Amino acid sequence: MAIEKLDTAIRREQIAEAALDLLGTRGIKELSMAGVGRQVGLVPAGIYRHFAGKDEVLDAVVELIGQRLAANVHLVREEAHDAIDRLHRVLVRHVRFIQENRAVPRIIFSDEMVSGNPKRKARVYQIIRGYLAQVSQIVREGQRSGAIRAELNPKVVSMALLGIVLPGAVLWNLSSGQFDVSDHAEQAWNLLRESISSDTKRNSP
Amino acid sequence: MAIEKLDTAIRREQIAEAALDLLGTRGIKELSMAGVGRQVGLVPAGIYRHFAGKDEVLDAVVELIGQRLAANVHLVREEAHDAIDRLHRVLVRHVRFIQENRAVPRIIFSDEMVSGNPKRKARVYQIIRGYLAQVSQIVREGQRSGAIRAELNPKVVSMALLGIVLPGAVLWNLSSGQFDVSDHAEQAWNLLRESISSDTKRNSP
DNA sequence: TGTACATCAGTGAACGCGCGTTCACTGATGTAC
DNA sequence: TGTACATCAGTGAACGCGCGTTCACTGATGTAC
Repeated sequence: MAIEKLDTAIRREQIAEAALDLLGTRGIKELSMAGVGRQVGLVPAGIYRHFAGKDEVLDAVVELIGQRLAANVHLVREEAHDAIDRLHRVLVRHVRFIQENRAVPRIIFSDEMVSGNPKRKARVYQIIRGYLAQVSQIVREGQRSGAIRAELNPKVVSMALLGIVLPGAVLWNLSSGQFDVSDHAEQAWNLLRESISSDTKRNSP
Repeated sequence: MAIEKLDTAIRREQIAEAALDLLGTRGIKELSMAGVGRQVGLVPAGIYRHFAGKDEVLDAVVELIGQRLAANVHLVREEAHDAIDRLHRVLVRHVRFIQENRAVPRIIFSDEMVSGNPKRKARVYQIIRGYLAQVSQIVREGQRSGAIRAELNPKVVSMALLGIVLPGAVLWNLSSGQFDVSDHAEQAWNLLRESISSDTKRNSP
């Protein structure tokens, strides 16, 4: 009972998004060809019209995440011009991104996603490094404008930003949403902002 | 060809450690009853003499990690008395622990480990919170002694420490050991130490 | 505008592999007499 | 000290389930004439 016949380009997108959703809501173990198929209204075998196999579907998911992460930083560059403000916005967006999409940290760590396929592992590493490079770029601009302390290593600052998001994501996941990530991110950000800002006032509100 | 017959108490330990090792070197997908059995010189069915099933083996692995994490903090308390020094040592030990035992972050994120079994998930959460509480305690002591700024939230500081380790572990894993975690941890620690120390000298070596 | 045909997304059944688990059996170890 | 017996760790074969994948077939869509 073929409900609808759709173009491969559309299906590929649908399937990648369905897989990403499933990964977030059900976990990687539930990410079966049958499950993905169900989400897009296809029988398991139907997916093979658009992807060579499960591995290719996982690759598509990784690319999807890469695109969205990159888009986040891009949007922030347009929203704000002050470096400190930009870093804060990247953080907020990243936190929201991870909340809306719990799959991200899972993929980064999961070895079904990664150690099974060295090429994909390298790709994930590349995506994260790209993200960090983008953030480092913002930091460097802030150093040039004088907003951020010049003696800091931009890479360390960008890692620190990731260091706010990741533990938050972990606790949020493990606590099944109990842990307040946004609040944690805000507090951690205040500490980080203080330590990277050029003005050294410490106890000001 | 029964090579050796060992007591259940011993076998349980052997099996948990073998599982932890396998998890670190091969990944969770390779963590089969057969694989674990091979490591300890048992046929798959042999494991069922000591554990009810795979789930119970995973539980044992989680407990093992919990013990080792707790031991780290405990050792540090004996090694050093200055709070800042203690925090640094906790960080160094944690980094080493994760390098020697790549399974830890995998378990924390992996949903085979976690989302499959709500009870275990809660246990992992409890272990991490316990760890953070221990670190927070060190921070609080440092605040009382005047080494650490009193106005900081100890919880935020302990999370910040975790925020150095986790991203480091991620990049280290993804880069297959290329990324220099220790160096990263040291640089990130310098930034954090500055921002939590009571003496506000910033550009001193 | 209508008809014939090629293309290709979608289907259902079946295959095969891996893996957790069960079960009847074996044989070593330690204890009671 | 020696013998009989209970206990229990370890074994090998087999089962069953889930899941990725294959394959021959179907029928809708779009194009050529």
